[in-house]
Amino acid sequence: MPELPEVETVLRTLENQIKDRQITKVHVYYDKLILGDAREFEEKMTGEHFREFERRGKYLIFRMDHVTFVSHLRMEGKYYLMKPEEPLTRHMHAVFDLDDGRQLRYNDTRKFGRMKLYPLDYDFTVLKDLGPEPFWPSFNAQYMHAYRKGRSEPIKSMLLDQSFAAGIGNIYADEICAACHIRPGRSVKYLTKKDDENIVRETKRILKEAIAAGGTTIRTYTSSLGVTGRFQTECTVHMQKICPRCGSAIKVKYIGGRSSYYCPHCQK
DNA sequence: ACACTGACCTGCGAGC
DNA sequence: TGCTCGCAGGTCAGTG
Repeated sequence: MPELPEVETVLRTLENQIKDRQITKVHVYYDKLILGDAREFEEKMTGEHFREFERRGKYLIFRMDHVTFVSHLRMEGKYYLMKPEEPLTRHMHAVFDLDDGRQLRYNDTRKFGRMKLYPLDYDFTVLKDLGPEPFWPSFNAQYMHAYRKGRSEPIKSMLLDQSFAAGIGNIYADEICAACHIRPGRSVKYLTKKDDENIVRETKRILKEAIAAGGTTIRTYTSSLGVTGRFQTECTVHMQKICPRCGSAIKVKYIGGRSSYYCPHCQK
């Protein structure tokens, strides 16, 4: 489910809730959730405190005492803080007992999410398969121009490519294309320098507004901990029927393996 | 190197 | 009502 703004919201919520809490016990119920050995994960995480909270793209990064704990929610991963006596449901795949008596529970209907331990000093700023954060100054029109050189894929695919920019997902990719009046299927070959500037600017703006609003609520997205994304940023095209700008019917097309929404009148 | 496909999982709604 | 199909805000391995 979550894209950059939702992951950021989850991270900040967790920071408020569990910073400096100690894990007294860990139980992983679905071993494939852990990249690496699940028993070793349980062992290494026991006794650790949640010290620092970072995000890189859609990855949640927790600096513990001796390890770095990285969690990716993929499509439906969620964290809940619950009392131990509350029933464990079938999609809760990991439970962390905390020293204040609460439990941090990881819930994931589709079991796509993954967790992994890294060394404490592991640097996530430079990762070869992860591009710049959209808010970094290095994510600019010049960078985009250079990145798309020699490529011909649809702009939608490039926006979803995490090595182009870290954190953009299907919803925001559609919204960025709409804000720039570009059809998601347009080849990056036919973009102009002005398009580069617009896309970079709108990407930063849209993501920033979504974070300020606390993440998108499409369908039933409630971020972790019952923090119902207080967010009412209406999408202009994604999952919409009518273009709010011109009233035309929104079209849906499969691009880059994902449903893509656009206004055939406003986007060329 | 690039572009595209299928696989990983489960649940839900549409259509028959 | 009950079944099957297609689809879901992500990423990775495999293919040509």
